[in-house]
Formats: sequence, structure tokens, C-alpha cells
Amino acid sequence: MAQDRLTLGVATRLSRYLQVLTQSKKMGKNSISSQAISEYTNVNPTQIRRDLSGFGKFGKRGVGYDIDTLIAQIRKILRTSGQHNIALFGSGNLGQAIAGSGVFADHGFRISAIFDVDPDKVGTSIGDITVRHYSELPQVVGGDGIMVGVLAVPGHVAQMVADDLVSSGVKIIFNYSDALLSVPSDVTVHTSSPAVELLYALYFYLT
Amino acid sequence: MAQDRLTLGVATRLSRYLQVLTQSKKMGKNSISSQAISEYTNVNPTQIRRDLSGFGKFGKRGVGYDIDTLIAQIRKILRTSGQHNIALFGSGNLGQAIAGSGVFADHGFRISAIFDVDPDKVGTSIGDITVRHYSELPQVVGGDGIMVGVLAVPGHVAQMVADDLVSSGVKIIFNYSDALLSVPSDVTVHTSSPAVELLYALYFYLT
DNA sequence: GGTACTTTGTAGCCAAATGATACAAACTCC
DNA sequence: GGAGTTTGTATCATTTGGCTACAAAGTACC
Repeated sequence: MAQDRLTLGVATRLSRYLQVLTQSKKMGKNSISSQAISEYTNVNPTQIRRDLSGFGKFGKRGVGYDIDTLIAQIRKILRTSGQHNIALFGSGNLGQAIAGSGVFADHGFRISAIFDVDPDKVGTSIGDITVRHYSELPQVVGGDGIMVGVLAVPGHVAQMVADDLVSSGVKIIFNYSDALLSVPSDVTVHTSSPAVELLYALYFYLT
Repeated sequence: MAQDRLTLGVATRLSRYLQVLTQSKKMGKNSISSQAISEYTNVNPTQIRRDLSGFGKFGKRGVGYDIDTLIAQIRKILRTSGQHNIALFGSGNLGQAIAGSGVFADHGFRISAIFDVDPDKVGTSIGDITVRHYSELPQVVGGDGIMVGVLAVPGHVAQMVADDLVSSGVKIIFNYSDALLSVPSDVTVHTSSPAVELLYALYFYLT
């Protein structure tokens, strides 16, 4: 049963534990208790232990979980141990911010191509990646093992980029624009919507 | 019972409906069906109607929901009808991207102050807002009705900013940095973690 | 005006997920 | 060796969400 498909809830929580573990490691910690993970994720400590104990005994009683070990185990459970290539669209402020941060790299996502249409930007470098012209999308995405497209483009072109990504076989899109994207049902779109989170945070604050 | 506190699930879903409604309106639509909302939120249409019908009869049978009406109703339910002031920290690429986009403005969040420590940036303008020096935080945040702090700063200073925000009475923090923030239990932190969403998206794609 | 179609509002049932509580076993620290 | 910590695990009650079904209210078209 350990090989059953994870439920959405478990997969989501495991991913979030991973985030906390990765950051805790950066801060120099070696081990962490379920109590500590709970404080950063707002998940009940018992729930955390229950989630983990379904896959093995990773912790040490009286001590907690060894961070490196647990990161490796969760990656194995989520089957995301390797490197995954992603393509970034848009090299404006947002695109540069994304390319320059470690948010993706920390979790094994490597930005392997950046696209733009602005002639002033095509050919320039962000980090060690040269910005390509958007017209190269089919060759690059089709040829390289790119599984994820990240959209940091203006809302009015987001749907077009999404369509082209779908045509090239990409199944996962992360959308930083404010456009609503229509995609086939086998494609997953995640839209960044910080305001949505603030809305319900505000509700619980006000009541 | 309509005045009971919303459960986390309902509040979250209502916020997400609001996002879809706002964007649909921008795209020129006037009404929308629960089926259509479902496609963008991955929430069951029955669930959507159940969520809404708990507060009144907002839809027209055979037609759907009038978008303007529904936006107004959900805002009322979430008690976030007014304008809410937020403070943005960091005017680098990410800060500029946030300030320039409508993601917050669309939902009634107005960026009323931007802070930085870089002397080259303090005094410049982003949109119609002048960047202030970080040392002005206490007066500005304490005096103005600022309820939310948005962190677009490097990870190694995020905790310090968070501490200062807490000292000034801010209870909601949106964290774009990759730092883990420790705050008192009455303060809510939301951390942007696109990689986390990609992780479980990838899992469901691979299996 | 009549018929076919769409979509809401609502009920009821069932399976799954979560929260709460409890406690023995394993480990550390002193 | 004893006190304290933390995991792993069980159990139970509750909540939540998915599914099915269908009448009522509306639109569209002929």
C-alpha cells in the first residue's frame, strides 16, 4: 500500500514539509522535530508523524528527524529526486527575479531556457542563461526535456504562450500572470495569486 | 447561522472564486456558470453552488451568476469590501514587478508605501509611490492603516523586517523570500512557494 | 405559445480526511 | 538510573467533500 498513489492532501503536505526542511538546512540545522515543522506549516504534529510513518520510520525518538535523511526520503516518495528542466517566459522584472532566486533551484528545478520577444532582451544573459527569442520555443521545448513552463509575461499574451506550450507537449504550467488560462484537461495550471491568500487571511483576522 | 465564522475551506474557495470572477470580468464577461468556475478552480460545480447557496440565492436558473453581483456578495461575505493598505518591502526586480502588476489592486489591496535601504532607490518613484527609507517603517506603518506587509527582500533580512512589522502591530505578512519566518502565534505568514506547487503537480503527472 | 435545453438550489448518502486524545517505546541528558 | 523529550501508533468522533438525483426557474427556438 506504500505504493498507492498519494492523495492530494498528503502530496501537498509532504511538499510543504520539504520546503521547511530545505530552508532549515540552509539555516544550519541538522535535525528537526514534528513540533517544529508544525510551527511553520500549521499542520498538526500528529498529522505530520502520521504522514511520514506511512512510509517508514524516519525519525529518532527523543530527537526528531535528521533533515538530510528526511529530505531524501520525501523526494523519493514524491518521485522528484532528479533534476527537472523548466522554461521561463518573460525576462522583465518578474522573470529576472525568478531566474535570480533559488526558489526553483532549491527543489531540483533547473531553468534551462528563458524566452522573450523584445529584441533588446534576446541575446542578453540572465545568470548563465542567454535569453532566446520566443520563436525558438518549439525546437527548444520539444527537443530538451522540459516539463514545466513558467509564465512571467503580460496577461494578454499568457494564453498564447500557454497554447504553444501545450502544442509542444508541456503538461505543467505555472502562471504568474493575472490571466485565466484555458488548457486541455490533461494539463495542470497553477496560478500565483497572493491576493487570494491575503483575502482569507484578512477574513480570519477580522473575525 | 449565516453569521457563523466561515470554515477555512469555504473561505479559501470563496477567495478563489473571487479571483476567477475578477478575471472573467476583465475579459468582458457578464455572467458565469458554476460549471465555468469549476473549470478554472478544479472545484466541483455542486460544491460551488452549495458554498454560495449557504448565503443566499445569487444565481439565475438557466443562466448562471451575474459576475458583478457575485463579486459584491462574496466580498461582503468575506468582509473585505473596502480598501486595505499594504506596505511593500524591497524595490528590486521583484518589488517592482509586484508594484506594477494588478494582482493586489484587483482585490482591493492598495500598496500605500514601499521601503528599501538602498540609497540609490530611496526617493525614486515606482508608479506613483515614492520609495521610502526602511527606517521610516515605524511611523508610516504605525500611523497609516497598514494591515499587511509584503516582503520582497533578500532572505537574510526577511526575519528582521518581519520582526519590525510585528513590533508595529502588523498581523499579516506575505513572504516572497525563501526564508522561514518565526512570528508570534497571532501573526499569519503566507510564503510564496511556487516550487512546492510544482512538486506535487509533478508527482501527479508522473504517476 | 409550446417544447427542449440549461442551470440553479437543494437533499441525501457515503467514503475519506482530519482533529483530538492517549500512551508505550526509544532516545538524550544529567 | 531517572526525568524529560519525541516518535510511532491506535482509536474514536467529527467534518468535509464527492456523487447522484431532481424539481424549479429561466432561456432559446420554432
